[in-house]
Amino acid sequence: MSRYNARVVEPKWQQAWDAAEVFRARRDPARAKYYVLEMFPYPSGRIHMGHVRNYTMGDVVARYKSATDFNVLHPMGWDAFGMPAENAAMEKGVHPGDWTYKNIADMRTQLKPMGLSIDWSRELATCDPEYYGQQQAMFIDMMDKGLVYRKNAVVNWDPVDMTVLANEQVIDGKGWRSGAPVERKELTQWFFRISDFSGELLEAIDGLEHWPEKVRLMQQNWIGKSRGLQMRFALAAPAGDVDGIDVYTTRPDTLMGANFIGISPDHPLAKALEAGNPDLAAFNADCRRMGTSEADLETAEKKGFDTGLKVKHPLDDNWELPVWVANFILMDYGTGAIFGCPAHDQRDLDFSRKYGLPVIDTFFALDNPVPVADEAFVPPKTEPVQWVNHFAGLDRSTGQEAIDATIHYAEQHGWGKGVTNYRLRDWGVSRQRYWGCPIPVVHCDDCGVVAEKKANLPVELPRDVTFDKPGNPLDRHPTWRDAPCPKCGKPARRETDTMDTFVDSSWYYARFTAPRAETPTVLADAEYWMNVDQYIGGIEHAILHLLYSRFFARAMNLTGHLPKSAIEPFNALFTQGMVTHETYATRGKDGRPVWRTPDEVERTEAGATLRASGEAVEIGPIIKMSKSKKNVVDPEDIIDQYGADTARWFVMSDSPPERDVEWTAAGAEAAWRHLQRVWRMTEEIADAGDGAPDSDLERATARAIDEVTKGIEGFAFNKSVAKLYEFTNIVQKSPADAGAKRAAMRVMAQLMQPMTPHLAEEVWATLGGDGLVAQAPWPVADPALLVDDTVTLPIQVNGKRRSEITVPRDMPKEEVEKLVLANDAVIRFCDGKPPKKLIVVPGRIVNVVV
RNA sequence: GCGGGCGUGAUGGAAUGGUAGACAUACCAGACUUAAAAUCUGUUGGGCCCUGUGCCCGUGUGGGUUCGACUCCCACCGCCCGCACCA
Repeated sequence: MSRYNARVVEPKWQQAWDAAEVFRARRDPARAKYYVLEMFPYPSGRIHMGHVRNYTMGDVVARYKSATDFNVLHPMGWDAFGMPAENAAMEKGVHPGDWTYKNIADMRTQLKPMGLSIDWSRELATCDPEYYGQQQAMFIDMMDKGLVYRKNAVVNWDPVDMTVLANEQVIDGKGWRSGAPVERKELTQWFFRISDFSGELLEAIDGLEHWPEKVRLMQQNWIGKSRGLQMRFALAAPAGDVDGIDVYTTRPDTLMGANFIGISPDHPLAKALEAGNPDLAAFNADCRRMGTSEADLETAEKKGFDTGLKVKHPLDDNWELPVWVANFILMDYGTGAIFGCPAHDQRDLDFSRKYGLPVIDTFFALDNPVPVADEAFVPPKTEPVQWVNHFAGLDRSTGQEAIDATIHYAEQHGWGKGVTNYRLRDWGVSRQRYWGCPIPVVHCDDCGVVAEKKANLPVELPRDVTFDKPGNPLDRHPTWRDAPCPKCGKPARRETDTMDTFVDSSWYYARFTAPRAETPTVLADAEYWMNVDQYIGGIEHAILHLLYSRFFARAMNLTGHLPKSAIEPFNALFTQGMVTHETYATRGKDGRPVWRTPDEVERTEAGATLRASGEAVEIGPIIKMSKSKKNVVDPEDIIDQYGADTARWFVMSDSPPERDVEWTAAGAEAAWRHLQRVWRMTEEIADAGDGAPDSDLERATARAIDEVTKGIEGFAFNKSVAKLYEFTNIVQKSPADAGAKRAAMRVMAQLMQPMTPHLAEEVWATLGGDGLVAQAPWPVADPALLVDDTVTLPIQVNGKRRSEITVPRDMPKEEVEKLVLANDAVIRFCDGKPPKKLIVVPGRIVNVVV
């Protein structure tokens, strides 16, 4: 008997699939289509287990849908622009383009042996001029439709390297390379008007029925619709030409509890006051030394500076409130100014206590009318409260009622108006970097900002650039910037900003429907293939990438590149968990951990040691595989050792797809053993002819078909795998003859095909299956074989299981009750008392309440 | 800080209002073998009286709803993801 040799078998079937063009997607209006897409990878150079898991999930769906007679589109591409290529250029002197295309070639070589059912003829990379040229065409169309504009926005500026830093390049407020304190700097930048779509993007979430509830919630909260009051606090004495401060609040009902006005350090008034107030200028400068990320601002210590200005309370001319600059107020949200109400906002309370500002209660809990001390009283808006301080004579009402009443009152008296506000900001797409899609615009002294002519697209990146100096190489290129004005033809200068890489990934799903077209899309193809029926990717993309894609699909519809039916591009979304592994470390001389790869470590029951030296190894937490912690297992090694099917089987087994999976050597070994067992069972019956059916085996087969199918349909691949283990055990132990087992094992091959396609082909071919199992129709379970004649009902007494009875499936309730009351255990536990209640759930359980 | 999620044996998990621990791993015992590996068989949540078809406890912690809660609700603890220039 021969051992199953994946190294020989897997390439053989991959060639057979290629030869038959099994995975080539062709538009065929006569057939129903199914579009499966996994989030495309960044070409870092190596595939990792997260990729293996992600693409295997998509492959299971694609192969299953194909077997159920859908015309499947399952493409692959590369999210190929971005910072790592420029970092590599700086560190190793390699050109970002060369580095990227080499990585793509390497990763393709690693991916192909996985046997994924991908139509490789549609492969694309976002850094191909063929791709980004079409993106530039759409940018121009979006300009025409008024979806693009320029405005000032702040960036993280490294004053030593003279370059813009990404948030992740700012560490503790300092530039990652220079170590210099980062400054916030204003630049003129390009923006997409995504906030014009706030309301629509929010409302349309209701229609995304097959998206995870958590993602829908996160998007709703991100868009952040709020109803509030906008009003003006008049300055007691005008400061220059400023005579008031506009404030937006979602809790106008607490206006009588106001004790200060807070403005952002970036607020125009705060800036205007700097000139005559060096201390304030220093305070603002200090605030601006932080990075731009919201998490930084929100977690920083709350600080304020009293400007000395006063405003009048809109309801009482004699009541004056101080104006403070506070570091936690965001210029980007609302008007960049708030009124503080410490009694009902914890942050305002902390701030007020710190600076000795008064605390004024406006309402109490109905059952606890005490003044606020160290904890702000912030009940849900639906909870009724007792008012102690309200101008409109409110007595008892919920927060929401009070808000509505206040807005109404303010509008009637003319000192404020109700407005609907969104947290979502416009999408800044400018990047001052080389390795991205050039913004196709020319700056002309006479004509201003002019879009490039479409005939001149793509505006290609120049190849001859250097990375010896920080900053944008496009800015210092000797000739690239020179271009004639598309309008008047006079010498002018190209825009040197490139686009955010989120733009690249916001429409690749549409490009896959016609990847070689000379327009961004081809409507007939887009109409046939869109939408993506199943999108699969990481939860880390729950907000930005998915929201930007939803916006972009709408923009593409407005510019004629997608049909109206495709404005929500992803019908169903699945977010998969990460692949994790234990971490291993030894201690360096300075006591700091020296991370070790699993390869270096000998793992035993008791602990772990270094293979090379026997030195003790500390076992750390199980975390996402990452290069920095070295807890990585290279899929290529696993495929070399066990074959692709083992890797695929392992990542599908055990853990539910949405949860993290821990890679363990023992688990991989077990997967391999199972596949070997299936092959052994196949060989044992290979030479027998087909024989008489066996009814037990037929029932087991029907159940396996039913449950494996349900598992795949419900994205519970781990359950499908468990059922296949069970089915294998049943077939192996079955006393049926080889002929009957052949039929069962052919179904086994069909059911395993989505997960372990190579082994499935080999089993199928060995047992006389017709053609390729990859092209065989999905097996159907005979419903008659799925129902049992009898059921076993557990009997509970007072909710505790005490006994069970086996009865015919359709036995009437009354007869079941009689049997239960006559049951020995029931009599014993009732202890002579009559049952109070008898609950019979047909086919499930019986509960006797005493 | 704000928003979202997760928590079940030694381990990954199953059960989504109805028998908690399917299936797998690990461990232990047995068969086969000169031996080992592989393979096959069996046991395994904890505890108690091992007399039973026996009893008690058990799903992060504490409370609640229900005939019945891993599942629903409230509070807390721990971990993970996102926070707009990482992709």
